Amino acid sequence: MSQVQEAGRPAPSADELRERVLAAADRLYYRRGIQAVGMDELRTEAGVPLKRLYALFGGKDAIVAEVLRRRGALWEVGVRAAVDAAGTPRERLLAVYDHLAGWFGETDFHGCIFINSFGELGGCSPEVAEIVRAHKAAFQEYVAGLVAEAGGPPALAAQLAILAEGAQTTAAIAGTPEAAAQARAAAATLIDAAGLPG
Amino acid sequence: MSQVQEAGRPAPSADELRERVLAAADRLYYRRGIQAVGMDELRTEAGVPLKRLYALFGGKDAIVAEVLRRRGALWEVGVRAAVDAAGTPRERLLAVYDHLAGWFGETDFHGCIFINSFGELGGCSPEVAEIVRAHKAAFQEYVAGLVAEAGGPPALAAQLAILAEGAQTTAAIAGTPEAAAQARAAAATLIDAAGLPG
DNA sequence: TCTGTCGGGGAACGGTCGTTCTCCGCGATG
DNA sequence: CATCGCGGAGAACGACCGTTCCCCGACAGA
Repeated sequence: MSQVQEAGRPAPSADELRERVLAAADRLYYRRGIQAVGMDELRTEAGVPLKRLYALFGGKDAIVAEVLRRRGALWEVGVRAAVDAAGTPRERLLAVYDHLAGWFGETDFHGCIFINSFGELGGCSPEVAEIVRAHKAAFQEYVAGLVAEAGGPPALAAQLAILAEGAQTTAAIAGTPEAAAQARAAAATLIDAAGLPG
Repeated sequence: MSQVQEAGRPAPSADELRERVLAAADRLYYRRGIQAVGMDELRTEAGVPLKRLYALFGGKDAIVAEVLRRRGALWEVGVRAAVDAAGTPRERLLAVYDHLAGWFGETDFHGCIFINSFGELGGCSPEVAEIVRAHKAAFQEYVAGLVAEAGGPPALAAQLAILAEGAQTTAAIAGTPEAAAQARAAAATLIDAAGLPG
């Protein structure tokens, strides 16, 4: 039934191969864009036979969707961790921007892959457009939850989410991370103006 | 020297042809993305022979750059008109977001072509990346000028620019125009908190 | 009317895309 | 040992990309 497995290394399982492909796809798509990376390059980078690649995923569209799904999950985990490490409701709201600051400072930061993918494929791929829309809607709802928890008005949530989006766009295009701190300062002002307790 | 010109219509001048090509390119690139639109489709939409198209522009890259340049000029004109129609320095700052609201409400709004192009080609085309960077830097400087005129602190300018970027991203992805009003409200709060006169 | 020239339409070219197929070598099985 | 079948490597396929080239018909000048 099973096969080959040379010398010491055990044959990689299907899950391992999927993992390798998705890691390579994430890296390549994020750095250079989706359309700019062909299946052959992905195959080389992942070290997985082309045939296996199609057997595992079915096609490029499925790989793209899965890459976005995983990025979304990772983003959610990161933001929640940063927020949960903070104390007061006000600090929990501001923790979002501290998380952005850390992200923007990473050496291979290239903006939000959802915004980038929407710019690239939003007009042609309803599937990608819907994934991006859902991701951003989920973030807005999460912020709305934090604001409600802090006793702030619903309008504040939309404002804070817009600041986060603007910081991502600005940092990506400018290539510098200071937009996070600027957005944080603006958020603090908005929170204070809403009358939330410090 | 000159040529053809059937019946009543005079032969279109080079400027007219350039105009037709750039209008078609703007429409197609904006709606569907740059890489998704081939030269053949552009030729058909513009009604200009392929040969002439290459004689006029040299290649696709030059057309893309010119489309972005013209979009940038148009944006600048629109924003300045909205701002100059406003009265007090505070109203002039808020006029930026009113202008965004009008734009977002257009039936064929598909986000900011600079943000979209950066997402699509920023990682692969240094030329496009630089055009986008310059466009956004110019907007930030313009806002900084308005803030200075109003007597506000420089930090406010960056915050207001981030709000504008976030509104564009949010409206494009959500497909709804309300982000403009939300950003406007946030901007008003930030302006007031900075102690500017109403 | 004949000839030279120029531009329009579209085929052709080399390259690359996503996807499929073919071959080959190996381990498993009787 | 002979046979089978699966999986790896990469060639092949059709489509489409940006770009170039060719051919033909129409006008200008003699």
